[in-house]
Amino acid sequence: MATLKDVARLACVDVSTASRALNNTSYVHPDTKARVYAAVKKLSYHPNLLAKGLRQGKRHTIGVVVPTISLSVFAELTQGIEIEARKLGYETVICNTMDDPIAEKECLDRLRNGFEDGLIIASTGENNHLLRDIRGSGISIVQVVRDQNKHMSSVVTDYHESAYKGIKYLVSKGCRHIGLINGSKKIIPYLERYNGYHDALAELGYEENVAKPSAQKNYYQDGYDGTNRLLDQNPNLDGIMTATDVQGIGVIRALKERGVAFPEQVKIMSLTGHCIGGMLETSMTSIEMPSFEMGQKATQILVDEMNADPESIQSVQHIVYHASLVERETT
Amino acid sequence: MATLKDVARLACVDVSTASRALNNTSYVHPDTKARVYAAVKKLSYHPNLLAKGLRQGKRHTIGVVVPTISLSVFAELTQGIEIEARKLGYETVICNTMDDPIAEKECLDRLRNGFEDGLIIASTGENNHLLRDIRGSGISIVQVVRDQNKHMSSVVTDYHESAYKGIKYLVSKGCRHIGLINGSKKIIPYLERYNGYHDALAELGYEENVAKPSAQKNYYQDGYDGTNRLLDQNPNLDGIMTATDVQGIGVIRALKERGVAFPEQVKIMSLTGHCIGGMLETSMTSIEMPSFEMGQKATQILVDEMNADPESIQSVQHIVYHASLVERETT
DNA sequence: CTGAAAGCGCTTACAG
DNA sequence: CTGAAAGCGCTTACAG
Repeated sequence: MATLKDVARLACVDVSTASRALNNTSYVHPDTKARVYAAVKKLSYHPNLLAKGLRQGKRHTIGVVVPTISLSVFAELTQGIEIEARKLGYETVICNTMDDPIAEKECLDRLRNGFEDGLIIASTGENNHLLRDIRGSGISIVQVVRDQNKHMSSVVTDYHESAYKGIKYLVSKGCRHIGLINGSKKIIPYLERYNGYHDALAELGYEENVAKPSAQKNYYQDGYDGTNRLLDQNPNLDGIMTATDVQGIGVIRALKERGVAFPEQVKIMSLTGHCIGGMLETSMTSIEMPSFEMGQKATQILVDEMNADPESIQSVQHIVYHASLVERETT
Repeated sequence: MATLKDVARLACVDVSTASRALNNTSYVHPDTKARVYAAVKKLSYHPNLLAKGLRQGKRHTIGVVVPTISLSVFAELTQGIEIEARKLGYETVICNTMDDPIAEKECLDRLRNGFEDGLIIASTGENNHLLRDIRGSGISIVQVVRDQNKHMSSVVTDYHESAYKGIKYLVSKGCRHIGLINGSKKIIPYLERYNGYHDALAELGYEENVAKPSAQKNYYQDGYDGTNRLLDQNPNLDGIMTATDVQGIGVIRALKERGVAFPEQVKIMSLTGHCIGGMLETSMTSIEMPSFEMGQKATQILVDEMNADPESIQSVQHIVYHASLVERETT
């Protein structure tokens, strides 16, 4: 690999001049510039981003910490981040935590030492202390999807509203006994979805039917098992609301196997949809959250924060998207 | 951020001694060591991986270049890579190319300059020259899913066999007019799937029904549009084989909308399945490829190559997995 | 307009 | 067993 030194030697200039020519950091005589460019081309020189990063105190990399990128809204989100980051000149380092706090801690330690300039995280909420530490050491952090910590910027959807509206919608379609398949209430979005569900039902005077969350971390199985449990408990169930669309896919499968007609006997809707809802054999009514866009937005906020004057007040931004109901065939 | 210098000062030793104490790179007196560790703890020192990387000429990072991580076999694959990489002490940098050669080139340039130690790529095959360049500059490369270039190691599945077996299977189920929904033949796996399809049909003396590949890069739409085109051309169609499972999902939807019963009138199978096939309302028969495992394997091979003596012959490994047929409800 | 020098934070021969 | 020095490849005040 050719270095800047090689380029400088070939162009008969000092490395500092070569550096200036390449970075347009101060005026360089056109002839000199031309010689430098020629040398770069001849040697097919590529600057060493590590050295650059070390010298400049930043490495143009952002770390992304998500539970999983497989079959979930986090895939689109991550893609939005990566594409926006590349546009802004950053690389994206990815970590999957599977929502395991230990794995999350590992990821965070590694990212911190790797000198990422910033972090985008959908956290478990169990490592808030570590996150605060990392932020204190000068690394910007933006939370996505989950705002587990009010002191850090976040890009989320209004989950309470989603669930509340979801119930109102299902009721308008005639449902009276609506089950909820959700996730761990330690994670804010699930908690808020439950609250929205609770508030809407309380207002209407209907009873709650909440599936006991399963221990495993498999959305599909959650939906499948949850449906069976809910129907065993309450055979009058006429609606099921799930937190994620893959849980909804599990519901569909369970209902089919039990011979329960949908949407005729039981209506189904999901509170976080991505594109898959519209592709199903029986397409699923969902409250869609703009995951790709949220990824882009989080990246922009992060980059802004990273470039902000460190002396200025650390301003924290909380962006809340409103998800939109997409009616399809399951309701 | 505390630096090694700060640690050394606090422990009253030279930075070189501090470095040796932390890296166990030569004997250090236990008392000294203890002082160094105490200082590390007190300052909550974290080594700067950038500086370390610059000095040692490697940065413990591998780059991953895939078309998309959303709704495809590449999500599981990438997850396999990331988890294995972390285990082996590497970070994972991700790039999505959307199978656009320009975007791919951008990613590769960036990864090269970023001094990644190695690359795992599912390439378009349009940047082979650049890849050779990168490899020449000392960065190890392993191809996954697609072996576009015989001179570089690869981890793939036997796609010809998959398609060939798929046809034999569909025929055993009574199909005589089998359509194929595939992708661009510039990409080896699609080409080989076509060849397997072709060879099996030729052997049996049946005619081919290949859907004209659509221009857009949307598996679902491919499957949906392809099905409509195939059925318009040949109303006798009684089987459809797709390259990917999301294409198969599009087929299901199109058949449902046309009122064609499956599997009764038309049987469906996909040649690359991941977990979603088993979760569908009508679960899909698929030839499953071990994507997660393939990601892990590719990472292991890459790390081996990176650690190999650079003087030794560059040995190239080609790993071929055999996909396994999983019978479900669409056949 | 360009060169010489210092330094980012670390590691590693070289002495002793 | 430990220190002093050089250097990884770059950038950036400081001169001139």
